[in-house]
Amino acid sequence: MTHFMRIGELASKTGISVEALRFYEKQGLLKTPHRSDAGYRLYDEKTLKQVSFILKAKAVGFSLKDIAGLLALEVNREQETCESVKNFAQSKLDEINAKLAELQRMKDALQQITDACCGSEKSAVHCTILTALSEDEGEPEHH
Amino acid sequence: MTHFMRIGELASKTGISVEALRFYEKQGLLKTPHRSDAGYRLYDEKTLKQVSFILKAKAVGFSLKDIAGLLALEVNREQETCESVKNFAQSKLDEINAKLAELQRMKDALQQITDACCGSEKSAVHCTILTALSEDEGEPEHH
DNA sequence: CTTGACCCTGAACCAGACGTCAGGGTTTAA
DNA sequence: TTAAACCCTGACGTCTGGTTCAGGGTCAAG
Repeated sequence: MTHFMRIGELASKTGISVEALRFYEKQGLLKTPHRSDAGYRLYDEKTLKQVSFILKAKAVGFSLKDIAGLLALEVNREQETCESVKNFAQSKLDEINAKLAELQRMKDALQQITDACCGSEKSAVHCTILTALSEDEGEPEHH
Repeated sequence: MTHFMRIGELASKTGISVEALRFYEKQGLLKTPHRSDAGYRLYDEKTLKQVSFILKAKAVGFSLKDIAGLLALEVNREQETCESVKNFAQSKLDEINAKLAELQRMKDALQQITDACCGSEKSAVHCTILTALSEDEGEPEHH
């Protein structure tokens, strides 16, 4: 028993604006939904998950175009080979891994200098964080 | 012995455009550099590291405004307390950790469905990747 | 002493990712 | 049956992060 909702409900359930949803549709991220007699968009539960996928992908730095690429695979399933789909997914995976590595490096660097900072209420003239940032952007091993 | 370089050299060494460098300066990401008699910008080695910090921060999803915030701490060092600097850094660290976790979830999900895909040269009608994306956006545990 | 590579400023322009507004139907609760 | 709350389309506005352009100096080599 599938429950259909209008765009406002989808918007409030996903925490995204109605305008953004219509925009995603225009960009090909959401396929054109069913319409009520009055012309209102009607969405099913699946769309909820698709939207949350889009949001997650966005949150980790993929562009709408990237996401459209991933989702587009679904559309022309019959034209695609399993191989090409897998290759595409793998290249996205490579991108994710690159971002992960970069983030991890930043984290380590920022963590190190944060740990080394005294955190006192005194003036930050000699603050190790600032020193590290301005001199070494995050690898405070010497001097 | 500090070697001063002009904007073109800084650009080629950092792999960023001259225009972008001037733009960063306008946005307060790079402090106004020394000028030659002719009015040319002159940068020292430290700037090289600052730029690479900016690039790394950008690469992991921080906006120019975020980065300006971090770098701005450097400017009014004497007005800032070590405590506030550390707090700011910690909140950035929290953001990084959140991104890291989200990326890791995406990676795991994508990795799982990619591993499960046969990768054959046949039509992708029954491709597990596409099925997973359209139904469950990446967690293929049931049915 | 001029040509080519480099630098300057300011303004205009651009893509991505939406938000807003005008003008107009629809649904529903009172 | 009417007001509030919702929905539609299409056009235009906005912020970010730059790039391009116009008009013009500077400097080293030939």
